[in-house]
Amino acid sequence: MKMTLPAPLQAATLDDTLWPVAIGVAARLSKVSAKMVRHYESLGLLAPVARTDSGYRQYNAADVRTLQFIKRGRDLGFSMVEIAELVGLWHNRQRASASVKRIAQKHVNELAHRIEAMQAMQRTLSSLLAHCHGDERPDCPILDDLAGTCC
Amino acid sequence: MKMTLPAPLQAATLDDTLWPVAIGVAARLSKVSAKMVRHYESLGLLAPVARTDSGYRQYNAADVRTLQFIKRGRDLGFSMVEIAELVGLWHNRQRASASVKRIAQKHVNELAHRIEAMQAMQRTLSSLLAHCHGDERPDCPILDDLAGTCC
DNA sequence: GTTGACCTTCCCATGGTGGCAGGGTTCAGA
DNA sequence: TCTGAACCCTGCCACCATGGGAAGGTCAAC
Repeated sequence: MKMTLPAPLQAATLDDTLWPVAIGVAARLSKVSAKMVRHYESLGLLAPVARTDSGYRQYNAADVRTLQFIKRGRDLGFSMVEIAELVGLWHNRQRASASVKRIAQKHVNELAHRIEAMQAMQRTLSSLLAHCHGDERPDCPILDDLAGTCC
Repeated sequence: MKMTLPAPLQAATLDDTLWPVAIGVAARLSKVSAKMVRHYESLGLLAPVARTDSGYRQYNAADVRTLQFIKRGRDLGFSMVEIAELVGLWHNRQRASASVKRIAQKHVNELAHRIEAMQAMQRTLSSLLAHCHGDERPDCPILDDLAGTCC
């Protein structure tokens, strides 16, 4: 079981002579599906790349780095709109870090709100679960709560 | 500023002589938009209700209680599919509370996973935020992280 | 020259909700 | 009796991020 990388992937990471690469390789390198790579392009998140005579997209190292940037942003929960702004700031050498911080801070606040809301659901459901027999009998405090029978 | 309820709402809650009611009243009573009431019907979550000669839907007290049940389920984060199952169990007197508990437990587990994922994002972003000057200078650890420049 | 892996574009689906258009109904007040 | 407001109907489109698939073109290895 030798876990070696597939040839194009290994080449692309270790060898600079194979650039540019096709969308499949760019996708594997960035861990973004080819489908989404095209989608990001259509959203203007990634500038349209060069094409071969037959219409195949060609990605260079900078394009792949942008895709990896987008991927990391998605993994941190940023929306596409926020990522578009972040990519813009990343590519702008005159940016102020305050602009970046503002976007990230807003996102963290939204995360906090969503986490709190989900924790409230979790608390309610956990206490209902604790009071449900969970056997073959029909009476169930969970259904009673949902039905508002308690009030 | 007398905060009295609008007439139809008050009548529907206090007076049983006005049933059945139109969709707007059912919506206000259940705090579900009329749009979503129709949608729930189209999903089979709520059985098709009676209609007037002119095609207006007519809701009785049991229908409104079902809508309130659905609303409560949504507020607790259950998916439409899960709510459909819960409504089925609610209406089935031979149900086993174990069936309800299984659905709720699964949902709580999913909530826990999602909360953990979001907390991980929050932790990462918070530490990045803590290291970002947030001034007019361009260097920014948040962008560095997104770009993978750190590694 | 065939085969299989790859690429292209285009359309559709998800889930839960909102909005709008274009039309019909009901009811109260003038 | 007419009119206007408020309500109702269906049907379509939009969001967000993603996946699936069809129908067809391209490339490379054997």
